[in-house]
Amino acid sequence: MAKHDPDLSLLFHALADPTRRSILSRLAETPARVTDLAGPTGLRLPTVMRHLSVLEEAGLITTSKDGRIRTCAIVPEALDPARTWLDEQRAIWEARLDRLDAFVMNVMKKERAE
Amino acid sequence: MAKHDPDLSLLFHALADPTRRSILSRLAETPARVTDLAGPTGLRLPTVMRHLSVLEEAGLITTSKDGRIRTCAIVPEALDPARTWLDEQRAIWEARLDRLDAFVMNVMKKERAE
DNA sequence: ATCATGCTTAGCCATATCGCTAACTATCGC
DNA sequence: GCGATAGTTAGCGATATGGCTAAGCATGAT
Repeated sequence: MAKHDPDLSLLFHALADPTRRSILSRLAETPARVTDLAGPTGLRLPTVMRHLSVLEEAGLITTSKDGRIRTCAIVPEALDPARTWLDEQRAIWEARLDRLDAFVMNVMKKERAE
Repeated sequence: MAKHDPDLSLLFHALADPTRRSILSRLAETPARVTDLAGPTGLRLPTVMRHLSVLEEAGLITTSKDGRIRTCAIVPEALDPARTWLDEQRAIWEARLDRLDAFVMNVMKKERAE
């Protein structure tokens, strides 16, 4: 059980910012240039660049430069570790709920018996 | 489509820290006191308290105080918004991949025809 | 009443984050 | 070549984060 998973920390941190999530949503439609991505956000280019490098370091996007244009695209499988972790947790948490149910039912049975 | 979803930001931010994730894992087993949670982390109580309040503000845990003891417990459904967002994104991203496949196949067809 | 326990508050320090401007580089179109 | 376009780098300021210590408060045990 991964105690210190830097990947997950990078991933969740990248997803924790609304600007970055909206950039991802935009890129989900189609790859785009840096300027295209900056437009809707209302932020300056250097600011957007920083967000993009956060996304890239988290593995969520790839970028490539052709001439003076940098094109950004999503990396679909990058979300998998996050999904996997959430699924695992849900499974564990629900298992605990089941045990809790069993416990409660047991208590009720006992009380009924008294 | 939620442009600015503070819930998601709080959620993902809370999950972005390894200490907080390990606290959640610990709580997945059973509710615990603050001191119990602090032990494994090797961190001081005030530090752990801060992590706990981040988790609580994100809705991931609830706490209640009985006498001088504060007991913390997970809120299982709190992960749902994150899961939902990830699922939505995956769906959209995969749809885009399908369109890309179609595009590539079309190009290949054209090239074969020349 | 006193002491130990469990938590809380206040405040400090170092670092990270998020926004910006200004200045620089590199390419494209003419 | 020259100007416009696209991106990059450097660095600033405000705020947030994550750790700590020290001191305070409330409760439980004796």
